This record gives sequence, C-alpha cells and structure tokens, in this order.
Amino acid sequence: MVTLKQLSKELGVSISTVSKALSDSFEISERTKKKVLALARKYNYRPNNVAVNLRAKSTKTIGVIIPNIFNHFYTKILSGIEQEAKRNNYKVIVSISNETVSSEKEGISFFSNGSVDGILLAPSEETEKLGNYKHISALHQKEIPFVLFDRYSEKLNSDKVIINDFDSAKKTVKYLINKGREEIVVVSLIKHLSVGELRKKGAFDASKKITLLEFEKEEELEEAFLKLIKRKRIDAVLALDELSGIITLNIARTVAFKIPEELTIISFSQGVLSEYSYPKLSTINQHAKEIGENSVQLLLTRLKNKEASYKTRIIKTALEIHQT
Amino acid sequence: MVTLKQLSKELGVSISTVSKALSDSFEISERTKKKVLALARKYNYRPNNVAVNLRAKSTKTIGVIIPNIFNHFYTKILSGIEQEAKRNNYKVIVSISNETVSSEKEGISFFSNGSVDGILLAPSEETEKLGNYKHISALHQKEIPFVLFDRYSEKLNSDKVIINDFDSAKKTVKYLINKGREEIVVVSLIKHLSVGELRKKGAFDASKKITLLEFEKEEELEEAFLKLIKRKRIDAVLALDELSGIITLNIARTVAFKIPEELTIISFSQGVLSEYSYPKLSTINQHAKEIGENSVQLLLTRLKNKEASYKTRIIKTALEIHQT
DNA sequence: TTGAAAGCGCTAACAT
DNA sequence: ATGTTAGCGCTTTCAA
Repeated sequence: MVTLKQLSKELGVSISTVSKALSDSFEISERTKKKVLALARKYNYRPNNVAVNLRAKSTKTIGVIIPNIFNHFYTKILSGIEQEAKRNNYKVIVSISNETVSSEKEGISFFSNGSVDGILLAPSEETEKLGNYKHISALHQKEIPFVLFDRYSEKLNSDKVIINDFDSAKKTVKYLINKGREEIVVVSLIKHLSVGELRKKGAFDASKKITLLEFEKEEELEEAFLKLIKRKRIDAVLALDELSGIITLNIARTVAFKIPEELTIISFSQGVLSEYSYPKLSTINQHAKEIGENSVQLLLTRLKNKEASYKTRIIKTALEIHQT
Repeated sequence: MVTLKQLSKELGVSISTVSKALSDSFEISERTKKKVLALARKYNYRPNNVAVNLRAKSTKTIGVIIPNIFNHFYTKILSGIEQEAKRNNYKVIVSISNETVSSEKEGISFFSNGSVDGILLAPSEETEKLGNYKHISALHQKEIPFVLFDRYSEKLNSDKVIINDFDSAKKTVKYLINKGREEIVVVSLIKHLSVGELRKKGAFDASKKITLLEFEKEEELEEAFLKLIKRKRIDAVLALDELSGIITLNIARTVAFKIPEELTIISFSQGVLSEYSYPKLSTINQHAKEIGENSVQLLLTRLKNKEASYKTRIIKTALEIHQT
C-alpha cells in the first residue's frame, strides 16, 4: 500500500501538502492538487484505515454479537444491520455466541479494546437462563455504547429494539377465537428465552383455556403433541417458535389432519423452514430486517449523543395467513 | 479507555516501563511489575487495538465476502470461518455481496484500505455469469492476499477451497444406478454457477440417459417437473441444489409418489430445509464448516509466506441416505 | 500556498 | 532496572 510519505517524496512536496490536496483543501493550488491527484490515482492510493482510525479515535466499525447464525431470524437481522451500517459508512464485525455465556463474554472482550465504536447485542439463551447480565452492563463502565436487540432484560438499562411479543401473541389467539377455533394449543421450544415468556403470557392473556406444551427438546415436544392429539380434539396451534411450528405441522400430517380446514397452525417465525414447508405455515412475521436496521440507527444516534436518555424501539409483527 | 500514558502518569514511571511490565519483560523488576499490573487491573486496561495494529502493520482481521447470507450453506461456512479465525486470534469482518458484482466490488474496496490482512471470497452469481474477474484479480496488484472458497474460475490464479462437485455428482448417479434406478432426472436452479456446471457434467459422466430439468425460476422448474412426471415414469431425482430438492419433493408428494420406495430423491444440500423436510431428504453433505475452516487456514498460511505457490484444497462430500 | 511539528497509543531499539 | 526516542500513517494547527 502506498503512503502519503511515498507520494510526497515522489512529488517533491511535503506530506501535509499531499494530505490537504487529497482532501481538496482550499489552501492548496489547483496545479498542485492536479499533480497529487494524478499520482494518487496512478498508485491507487487509499488512506490507511488503521492510521485514520487512530488519529480520529473512532473506527467506524460496529461489533455485533449474535446468539446463533443458523437461525434465519438472526441472519435476517444481521443482513439488516450490515446494510444499514454500510449505508452509513460503517463496517461490521461479527461474533457468534452460540447461545453460550462464555462465547458472549469472549465476544465482548474481543470488542472492548477499541476495535469497535459500539456494540449490538442479543443476549445468549444461557445468559437469559442464568439471569446474569453483569458482563453486559460492564460495558457501561468501559464507556462502550451498546444496543440490545430482540432479547433484553429489565436488569439492563440500555437502548433496545424489540418486538411486541406479548401483544402479537395475544392478538393471534384472539384471531383464532374469532375464527371459531375452540381448542387452542400453544407449543414452544423456547422456554428459557425472554421472548418465549412474553409470548406465552400474551397468549394466556387472550384466553385462559389454552393447552400449553413447552419443552426443551424436540423429541419431548413431538411425543407430547402426538399423545395430546390422540387424546383429544384440537383445532388450532400457536407455535411460539418456528421449529415447534414445523414439528407440529409434520406430526399433524402423519395423523392425517386436514390443514388448515381441521387444524390451523400459526407460528412465530421468519424462516425458510416455514416458507418451504408443505403446506405453507401461517406465520407471525417479525420483520427481522427492520430490527437490524433500527438497531444500527439507535447505536449511531447514541454515538452522536452519549448522554441522551435510553430509547426503546418496538417493531410491530404482522400476521401472515397462508393456505386458508 | 485508559492508556499507557495515564497509567504511567499515575504510577510516576515512564510509558515504556509500563508497556514492558505489562508484557512481563525481564527488564522490569518484580516490584514494579506488581504495581503496574495492579493498577492496570484496577482500570481494566486493554491495549488499544488500533494503535497496536498501526504499529504492527497488521490488523489480525480477515475480510469475508459472501454471496448470500440466507443460504444455510454459506452460513455454515461463515460459522466455520469465524471459529477458526477466533481460534487463531483473528477477527472477522463480513461483507455480503447479495450475488451482485456491484456489492462485491464495494466489499473489496471496503477492505482494500488496510482494514484487513487478507480476504476470503466466494464470487457472486453475477460475477460468474459475466465471467469478469478483474476486480478480484486486482487484489494481486494491491498485494492483498485472498482465498477463494466454494466458487472459483480458471481465470483466477489463487489459493482456493472447493468441493469435488464433479466426482460427487458422478458417484451419486452411479449409486442410484446400482440401486436399480433407471429413470433418473437431474433438477437444478443453479444453472449459472460454476458448481452447477460441474455437478451436471459429473452426473452425465456417469450416465448419458439422464433427463435434465434446469431453470432459473422456481415456478418454471415446478411446472416442468409436474409435466414430466405426468408424462413418464421416473424413479430417481438428483437435485443439484437444495431448493430444487425441496420443490421436487413437495411436488412428488402432491401426486402421491411413495418416497423413497417409488422415487429416490437425493439433493446437494447443507440445509435446514432438507433436515426438516418431510420425509427427510437424502443429501450430499458438503461439509460447509470445513470449507470455512480450511479457507482460514489457507489464508493464514499465505500471510506467513506470500511467495509460496497457490494451493487448492478439495473438501470431500458425503452421501447421506435417509428414510431408505 | 506550502511546510514543520505535534500527537493519536503503542512497541522496541537504544541510551542511561 | 528504568527512561528516551523514534516511528507506524494520518490530520491539523501553527508558522513561514
């Protein structure tokens, strides 16, 4: 990589002259500017980013800590983050926590050395399970701005972008009841996530007579659901996560339920899974991309004004009914 | 963030003493080391990464340009990259090309200013379609080391990590023939990708009497496949990409094929889609994670020795038969 | 209109 | 055992 020094030497002018010429400063004569620009182009000069960062005391980089990159929902968020960051001339560094506290801590420490201007973070499942957020709130002491997305805790005081989980679960159950469904089952494999809790509460807020099947392992849910439908007639399922939705769908099909005539299945989701399921699942779309975009916006706002009060942005979900 | 300067001031020693003490230099007395360490811990001192990078003339960062982050295959590669990078104390910056040349160029220029030590790149679909790789080979002039993964071109001289696509398609067709399948259909939605071409050639190398359904749009494939199975008896499908596999599966089911008794479907894939399809697709697993890991390894080797001859690593696929 | 110098935070060769 | 100095590449203030 060519440096200002090399250019200045070859041109027989000072480093600062070259620097100013390249930033089109009014101090420099047109003749010199032209010469400098020509040589810079010839060598394809690009200011060394690291040096610029050191000087500017900013990196134009956002660190993202994401729980799981195999989850389409998070992938979509990441894509939204990347786009919005690029639009604002920021780079994105990614660290994947794999839903573990240890990797999450690693990621935070990885970013806590001036590598990034700020952090976007969705706490891992383990973090939520343990309810210990100290390593995250420690960012406040380090004066590293951060924004939580998707998952959050009352214990953490920060900017955040979340989904109206409670409301959308509640609305969906009401929708089912309106459609004349009477035996509603809520299935979930995300017991330990804050969002799972909120969705569950929302559903029960709409109706007390819901059957709840909530498990940690896929097989447990499969077994329980199979048992349930053999025992009693049900006519609607609300899945609090996509995997539960797909599993339920596949089982319902093995026992020859007509979908959606006899059984409506609606699932919180964002996924390819539901998109290419057969028949296509009805979903509660979580507008993941917007979550990503909004997180970046909130962080950039924070970077501009570190003293402002914390903001929460709530991204609305949309019920998408297929195959009705 | 605390700096060496601040620590040295508070301790009443020089900056270099602090620096040396923190790196446990033999030049510094135990007493001083202890004092320094204590204060550093108190303030949670971490060396400013940007300054270290500038000084070291290396960023310990790898730039990854990935065509599509919604494709589980690439996500898995990315995960492999991230893990292997972290293992070697490298960071990962991600740029998503969305299968377009323009974004790919943007990504390359984004990384070409000293932000990264090297680049991992899978060319976009558009790049492959147009066959123009100049913006990529330009990295050679800029002396930025790069490794291609998954997709490549004869036009590009570089390190690369690829799959034995030709061979595995060939082997799979042979496998089908061995199992007594006689009417084999090859379906594909990746006509324009180099890997698609290789797989196709491999399949035909195993048998000339294959029916080929190759389209750009999902609907075209759906229509053609439906027409075909109404017209003639078929007993095996080799899908060159996961989407084709799922589409074929869903259609075959609507016309009540017994799978796999009457119709074997095997798909190139890596996906959640095939994992949660019903019945579960048989797949040609591409070991995506290993592709990512190997790419990082190749790049790090290159960084150590820029003059070595270019290496190609071929990752073997594995045929995984389900529901037989 | 141009150049010299300082400084971002760090390391390391070279004094003391 | 500790300190001084130079320099990584850049921008910017101040001086010429």
